[in-house]
Amino acid sequence: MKKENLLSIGALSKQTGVHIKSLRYYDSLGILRPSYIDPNSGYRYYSLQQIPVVDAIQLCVDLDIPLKHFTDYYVDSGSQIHYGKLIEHGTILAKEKIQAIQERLVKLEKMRSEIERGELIQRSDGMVRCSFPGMDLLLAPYPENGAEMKVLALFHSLVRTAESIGLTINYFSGRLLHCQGSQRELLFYIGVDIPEGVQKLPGNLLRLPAGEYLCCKQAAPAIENAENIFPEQFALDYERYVIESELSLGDYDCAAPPFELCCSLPNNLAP
Amino acid sequence: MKKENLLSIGALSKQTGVHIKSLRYYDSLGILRPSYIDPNSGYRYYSLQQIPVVDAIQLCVDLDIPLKHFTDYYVDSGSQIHYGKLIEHGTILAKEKIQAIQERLVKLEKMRSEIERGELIQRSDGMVRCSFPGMDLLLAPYPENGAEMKVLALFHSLVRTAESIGLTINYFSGRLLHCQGSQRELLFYIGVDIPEGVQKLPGNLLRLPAGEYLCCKQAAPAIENAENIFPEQFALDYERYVIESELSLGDYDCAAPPFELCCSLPNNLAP
DNA sequence: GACCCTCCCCTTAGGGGAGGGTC
DNA sequence: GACCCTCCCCTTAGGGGAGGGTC
Repeated sequence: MKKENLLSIGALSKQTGVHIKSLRYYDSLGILRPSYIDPNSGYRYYSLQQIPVVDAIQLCVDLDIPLKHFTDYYVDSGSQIHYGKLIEHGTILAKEKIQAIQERLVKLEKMRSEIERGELIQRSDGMVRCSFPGMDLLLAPYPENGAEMKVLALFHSLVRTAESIGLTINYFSGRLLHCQGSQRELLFYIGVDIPEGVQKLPGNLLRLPAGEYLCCKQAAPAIENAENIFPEQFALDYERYVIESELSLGDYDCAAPPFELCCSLPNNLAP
Repeated sequence: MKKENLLSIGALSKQTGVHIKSLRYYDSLGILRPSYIDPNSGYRYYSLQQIPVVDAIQLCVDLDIPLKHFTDYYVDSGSQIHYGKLIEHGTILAKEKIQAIQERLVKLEKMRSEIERGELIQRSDGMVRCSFPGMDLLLAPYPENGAEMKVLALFHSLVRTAESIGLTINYFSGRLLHCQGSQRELLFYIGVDIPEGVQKLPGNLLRLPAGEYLCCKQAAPAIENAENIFPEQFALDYERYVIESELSLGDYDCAAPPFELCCSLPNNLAP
């Protein structure tokens, strides 16, 4: 067997810039079998026509197309490489990835701005007026004896409800006090996002109106004390929501996270 | 040891939506040690304060931040989670990824449009007029006896030259015929991209002028026959480049790839 | 002396089991 | 009976190295 016009594995590696280990790996996967293997030494020898195959494999790797699918793009025992398909699939994959990362950036930006707001409240050490966008909350009555384990169970059952309807949870949760006239109702909530196409919404979903809120930090849960914390608002007669949640800060203290109380303001007071 | 207010691994898994196997894995990494391990049964029990730690770990996973760096964001034996840092790093990482994928998309689009042009030439089965952007080529004299192995060595030495100067190779290569008056020069070239900031360019770099070219398919290398293929152009007296390269098609035939010959047209003929 | 060979171990973030105790 | 435990093997695309032949 002549070895003219054949490349040793090292020569192919130099020519293509692909590591010898990678070429052996492609052999083991069966996607780049050497043209000739010396039966005595076991040395691999490659034909010159295999150079473009190495390039195509590298393109797959660059495009994050799994190599086990390489033969889907590659037929006729290695003589035809379907670049058209490869480029098409690679383009779709790349666009999907950009889409996913952009959604991740949106989420990160939301978290960042929530922390910014939280730290403003932390610094001001008093009341801060914030405008909130409309938020969708899934509600459950808050149990009389709000033991931590009970609250966890409540949280989990609301999450299951949300998932069963197709709502996305957004890790916003806490307690809500709904005041109308002399009526007071204490509820537990989790925040949800409603994807397009979700049809039937459950009865325990509340669309919290967008608007102005008065917010302050609390070292511990204090919604039971809302009337004393927001005396001016409780002196007025309007439908009022007080929301209790954890205060978002750059550093989160698992042992004793601070809380935030936000009281909705009457609509006609909004600027 | 009381197990009040402690969660079994299954309970924590349900609460957070994180697989039991993952929680055990976090234990093995040392980033989420159970609050209590029953010395008899080996059962893991977690405190309620560990729930936000699980959430933070999941955020890392979502952001592709390696978990072995998790303790960089996480101090005071698990009581403080530095969300600010996490979000900042995650945002930088995400932006870098989008950047890289967008460059990938640009490259794919270039390949796609080259194939489109190639298939146009393939279909037309004759001369096609194309306008080319300026291209940078690294040149070497084409050897008298252009044996395949010699050409490979030439290719490789040009690639090394390009790399040593910091030029990016773009996998465009072939032969070039430079005609001026009665002078003919046959050269081998590889295409390069010149990144910003590269200062000293080598003497064998040619900036091929942008302009109009007449292109046709050839079943095999035929640049030696250029005068008969482009008789009208060779009848005129102007500085002329004939470029030979492989014809880009959606399906690449490693065994016998078709070639393309492109002859530059005089500038005053450009529309 | 540079080149190539075949093991073998290692990398991420877990998932799927087997086989056996525990709540 | 559901829950939990510790192995063990498997996934991608290779990289690093040992120990030993080959050009």
